[in-house]
Amino acid sequence: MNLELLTKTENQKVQNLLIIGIRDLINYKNLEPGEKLPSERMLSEKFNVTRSNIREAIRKLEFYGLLKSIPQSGTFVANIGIIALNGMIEDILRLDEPDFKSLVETRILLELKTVRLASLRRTDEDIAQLKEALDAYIDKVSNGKDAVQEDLLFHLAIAKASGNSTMNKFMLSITPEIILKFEKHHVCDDDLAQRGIDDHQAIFNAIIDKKPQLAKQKMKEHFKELYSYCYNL
Amino acid sequence: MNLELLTKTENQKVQNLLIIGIRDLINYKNLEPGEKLPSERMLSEKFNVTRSNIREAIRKLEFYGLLKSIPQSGTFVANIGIIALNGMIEDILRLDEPDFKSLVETRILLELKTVRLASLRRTDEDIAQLKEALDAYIDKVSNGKDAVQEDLLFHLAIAKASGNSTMNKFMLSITPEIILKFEKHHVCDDDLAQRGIDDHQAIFNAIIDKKPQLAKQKMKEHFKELYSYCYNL
DNA sequence: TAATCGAAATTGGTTAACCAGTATGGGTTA
DNA sequence: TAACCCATACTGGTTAACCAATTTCGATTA
Repeated sequence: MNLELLTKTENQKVQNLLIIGIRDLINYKNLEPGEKLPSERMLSEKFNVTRSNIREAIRKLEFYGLLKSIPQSGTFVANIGIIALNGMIEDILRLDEPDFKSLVETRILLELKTVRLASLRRTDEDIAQLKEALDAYIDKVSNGKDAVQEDLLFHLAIAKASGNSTMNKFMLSITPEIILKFEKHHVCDDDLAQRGIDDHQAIFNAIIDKKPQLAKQKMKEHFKELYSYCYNL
Repeated sequence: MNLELLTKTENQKVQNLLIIGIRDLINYKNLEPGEKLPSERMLSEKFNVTRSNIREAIRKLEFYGLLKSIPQSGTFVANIGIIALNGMIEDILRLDEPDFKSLVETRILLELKTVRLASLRRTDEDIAQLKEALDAYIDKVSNGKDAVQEDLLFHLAIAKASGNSTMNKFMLSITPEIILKFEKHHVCDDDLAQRGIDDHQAIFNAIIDKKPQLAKQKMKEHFKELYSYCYNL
């Protein structure tokens, strides 16, 4: 297991070096945006690594929108300008692994917004799905069971109802880590969960009534314990 | 090019079907969280697809934290519970491609927060990097040149100074698409850019002075045109 | 009988050969 | 001379064989 972690960071080091190499190559060759990068085979030979390594590095830069691979044609520099490209690569290289505090902080920010948007935009179908999630949550809590999962799913249903696919995606990407941490530290005890029912119900009602300000307020109250937990970590 | 798009969506369809298949398998076999999935080879045989397809589907579920592959050992169901797993897979399958409006909406939300956090947490090194980005922006605008890239880099520098790696990552991931759309539609005309200098300078000063409320206010004003553009799209 | 050791099968990851589509350039023709 | 075409080499993507680490399970031994 230790070894696995070692090789993983080792891999990332190689990948970062390759990203630097690709960046320098673009600068050195004065590749304008839209121009073609050398082929994967040439790059792998130039940097003396396997083609898989090169493809992995390209994929990462593709994820951040800096490169674009087109089958049977080549890999192209995105049309965002050389300055933005250099700056963003610099940022990507220095990007830290997200700590839990930053995850919770971001989650709260997103949720205060999504609940507001959901109050404004929710469809009847959204309401139905919210109710389903809420009922499942209430059922679990009423039976004295752990309901971390149902809790999070209700919040995800709100994100979906917000009609903002980007925030929805972001919420999805941070939820699993939050669930893991919560279940590990037993953040949600019974008393908290009991109060959670009222909170969720209030939020749900505010969304039904299309009262964005109220919904946001209720969500804020709901997060009060989470706030304190987060900053005491 | 058309064909490329076709095959891409075709691939995504296959991938979605595989994700459904994996989900059903987990449910059918009553795999508890932490348990091992059948091997990639068995899955590829069962679903009658190539092993690459299976790995791609697993990778996607791994991205969202639902599975975890461990070399020479197997692929494991994340320890988040079967209910959360089912709910999240449902959401992932229905996830729309992000539209531009949702991107801008999210960007504004993130920036109003990062600028506030940056005012509270910025280090001296952050200040130096912000100044560098600001000077580059002012220089370009003063010479009457397009400065979309320098503009965005200043905003990314703020995200970095916020000390929140999750928001920083999110900002990075939505920036390229925003740059592309902006340069395509020539959103930033000369007059706007000229005013942008004052805005940026005011934001920068507020961050230096550690005045989070003022910084947020200035950012809000800076986004006013963007708001109108976004909602008129 | 129970603990231990090790060989063989199984695992995800890696690699090199292969594929189909694309771009290129020299030769041909109008 | 210029436009066109087809053969060839090159592209990213895919696949199947390979690898090293791990797990498993049964034979062996104390």
